[in-house]
Amino acid sequence: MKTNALSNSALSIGSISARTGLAPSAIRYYEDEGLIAPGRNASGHRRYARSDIRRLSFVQISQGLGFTIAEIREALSSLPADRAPTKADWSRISRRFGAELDARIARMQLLRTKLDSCIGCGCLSLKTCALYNPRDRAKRLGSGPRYLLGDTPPDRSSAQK
Amino acid sequence: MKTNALSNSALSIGSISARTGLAPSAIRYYEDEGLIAPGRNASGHRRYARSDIRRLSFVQISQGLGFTIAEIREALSSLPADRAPTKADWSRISRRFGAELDARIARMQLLRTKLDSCIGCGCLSLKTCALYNPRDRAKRLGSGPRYLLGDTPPDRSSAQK
DNA sequence: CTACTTTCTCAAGTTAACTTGAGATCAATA
DNA sequence: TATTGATCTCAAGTTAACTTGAGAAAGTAG
Repeated sequence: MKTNALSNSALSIGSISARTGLAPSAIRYYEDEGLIAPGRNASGHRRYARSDIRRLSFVQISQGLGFTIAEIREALSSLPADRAPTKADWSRISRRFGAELDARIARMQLLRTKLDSCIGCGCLSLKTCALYNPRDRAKRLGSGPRYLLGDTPPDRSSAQK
Repeated sequence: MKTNALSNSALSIGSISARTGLAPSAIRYYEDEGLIAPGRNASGHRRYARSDIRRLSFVQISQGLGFTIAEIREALSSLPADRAPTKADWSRISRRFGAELDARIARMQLLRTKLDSCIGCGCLSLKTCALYNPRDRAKRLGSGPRYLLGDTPPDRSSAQK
């Protein structure tokens, strides 16, 4: 039987994986990406604090909401590195992320209304349509085209020469 | 000077690229993916109909809203392949996409409220937290982990035994 | 007709966020 | 102590949505 002989607040990658539902490989990846910084035991195995569960949970949830690793790292950077984050630390981050979320929701709702009035009408073929406005475009999530309307194309008209 | 000698409703990939803002490579890619099916002239160059501008615009907008190529292909599949889509055809698609959008917005708003009550409190470390519910997770956009909470992991619990 | 400019095809590169596999070491149980 | 099972590192593979580049054929301005 599993006794989990690790000291009370030093979790192995296996147990923190089980508690968060994240694969060990993902957790190691997050470490490479600077989202989490576990300690090591004498022989080099990773040892996580209990507060790291919440940290990883936050990563998970944020990802589900569509934030990128870079954005999450940004948010997490405001957490103290030396001590376990307090409830106040988390609340602060929560508020900032909440604002971002609100903005995204608002943007989607705007697009939603435009959709009704725009698709189906002739404006879909016009660049003046609001749906084309780069400012209004939903932020790109994940991978995709490197340049779109509004981004700078690799100048294929002038420099190409 | 450019005279654009193509017949009135047969656009080259260059001109449709200019009108939609999409790179020619992207347009060819969409063709590979079955989002659009231009004709060819005698020597094999692609020839687009004017209605294809709207089709590509729809692709662009949908992408901005976070839909994947597969989802867009699905939506476009209800358009007639033989004739130019009518306004009614587009409206029907718009309504269906609108409903999807509404669902996404609702999901985000649900998460938004949960965020306030959940992050910062102790439940972030519990799997019972609503934010962990796979049903509630925002749909994955773009690339990412192949398995998460709720998806089927490569059975590492039983085989592990 | 000459000299660009477009377009064509096809293979390979790119980014994000991970996963998979290999070979080696560490740990826990019978 | 002999094994399984867990971890470690590092390189390479994966998916989505495109881009880039090469080499060749087609189109067009002058």
